[in-house]
Amino acid sequence: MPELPEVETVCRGLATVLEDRVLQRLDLRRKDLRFPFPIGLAALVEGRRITSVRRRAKYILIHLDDGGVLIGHLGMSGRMLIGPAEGMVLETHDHVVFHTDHGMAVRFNDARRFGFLDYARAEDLQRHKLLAELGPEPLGNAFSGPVLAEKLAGKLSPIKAALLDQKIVAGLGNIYVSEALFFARLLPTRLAGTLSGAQAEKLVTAIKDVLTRAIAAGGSSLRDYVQTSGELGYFQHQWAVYGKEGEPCPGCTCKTGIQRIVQSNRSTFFCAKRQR
DNA sequence: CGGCAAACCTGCGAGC
DNA sequence: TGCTCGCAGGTTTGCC
Repeated sequence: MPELPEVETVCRGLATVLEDRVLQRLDLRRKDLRFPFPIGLAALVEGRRITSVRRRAKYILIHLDDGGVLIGHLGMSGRMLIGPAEGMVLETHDHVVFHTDHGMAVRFNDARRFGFLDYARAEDLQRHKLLAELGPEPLGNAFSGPVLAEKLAGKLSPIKAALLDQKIVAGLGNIYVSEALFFARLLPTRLAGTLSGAQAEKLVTAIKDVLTRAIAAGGSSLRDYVQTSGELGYFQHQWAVYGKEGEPCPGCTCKTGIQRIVQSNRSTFFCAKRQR
């Protein structure tokens, strides 16, 4: 999926067409994605004005003027595509279409259907099952070295797995965890509870830095991901280690170069010399 | 409770 | 050309 930088990019794109517009029609072209759509969802939101589009972790929050909130998630392969409703051509896997009162349409396309669309009342959002347990936003002030160190204390899982745990920090995914660990010079296999305070501090800095740079680049475009505009993000050209098995390490002159291992069934990329 | 594999679903590239 | 296999950005579930 789209990890935090990609979702942030999508939210910014959605905000430009949806904010302050009336959601005239919500076209649900099937009954479910990962989960069934809430019963009567379209009738619940049609005619409401959209007040804001926000991101929390990898969730898209579309706030309505009656206190309702549409909660979207892109899963692994979800995309939001914006264009004029007139002459719009629906493509395979366009499962939901948002129509605004100024003739624009947003197509929620998701080949693998790991994404979803849910609904909550704004006052219940913090208690929503999907949002209640989330850890701090990595780019927020609440995410610091001491905070991360405290969350990792005593953990016996590899730091790679801990950073993918959205309860520890919210929004990192498989790509940016490999990248952040490389810049923090920490082996992905290091047990989370063994980091020193200084290492936790350095890791927080690396996480904030890589996410900030990725957002500035409009995210990373892989096969399934494009910005709402249909343009490609270009951060994938700035990856240091992700997807670079066998290539030279960008940080040292070791012979081995970048290695790939599998942790929790997912690929991890790192340099065994530079990361300890 | 903690940690890990498997499951959800489709598409694509590599290799034969 | 066409098949099979492995792999893909996430998250939940269930097993040990």
